[in-house]
Amino acid sequence: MNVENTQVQMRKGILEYCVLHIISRGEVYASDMLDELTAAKMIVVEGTLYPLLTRLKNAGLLEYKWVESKSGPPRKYYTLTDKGSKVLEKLTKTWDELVHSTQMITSKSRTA
Amino acid sequence: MNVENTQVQMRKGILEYCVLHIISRGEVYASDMLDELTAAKMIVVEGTLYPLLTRLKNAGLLEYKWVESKSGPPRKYYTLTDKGSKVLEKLTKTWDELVHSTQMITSKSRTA
DNA sequence: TCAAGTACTTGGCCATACATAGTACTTTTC
DNA sequence: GAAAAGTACTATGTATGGCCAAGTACTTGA
Repeated sequence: MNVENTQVQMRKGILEYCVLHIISRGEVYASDMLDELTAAKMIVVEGTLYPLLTRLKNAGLLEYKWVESKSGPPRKYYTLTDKGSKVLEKLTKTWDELVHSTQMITSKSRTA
Repeated sequence: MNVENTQVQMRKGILEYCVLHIISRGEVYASDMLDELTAAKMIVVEGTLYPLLTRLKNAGLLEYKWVESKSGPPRKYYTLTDKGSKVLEKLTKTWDELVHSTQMITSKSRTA
């Protein structure tokens, strides 16, 4: 058990929330998302993002269409389904509550 | 795949951070922690908390001593070790960064 | 003595993040 | 036009932590 491990664990679920949010703002493909996530210092590697997108698609939260590219192979452009929007709403609420709860605990100072 | 699942995943690691913080504020035993976590709406069950405490103790982040109770079996009162304090510091930083990163992404509004 | 309450333990299940290797197509370079 | 480099996506296996559920052990009260 080490700190790096906990840091990895902390991302779980949150990444899914962030990805849904990014897609909710307009059509994007995987590299777009990687760029934005990296810019926000939420470092993610391909091997994490692609399986996540596949999961979300299989769960009916995402759709995609192939779009030809001028430089390289065609790309999958993702959009949110209605179901995806509803899930995003719930996750937003969950995340807000989680942040609030954590704040409640960590803002208390030593009593002893 | 369902929302509940993601909600569970979101807790990962964060719980550990919260528990370390609670212990950092003074000696407590498991039921104390459960009460505080519940009060903050960070619902946790015994089967999650006890193994977590054992993990943290085995990792050298916590110590405990048995204390007799007036109503029931003796209790394990936990305190943080030096190592535990250092880990808590790092996790605080990680959590703050994670919240910040998530905020960067989710505060953007639709561009399309 | 036996039921109820409190505190802690244990084993198994599941989902996600990550590492790593691989496929497929396009453009560039010689 | 064949090899090399680049881009986009796929597949497999590992590790970890939260949760469920059942169980142990001690104390108190009827």
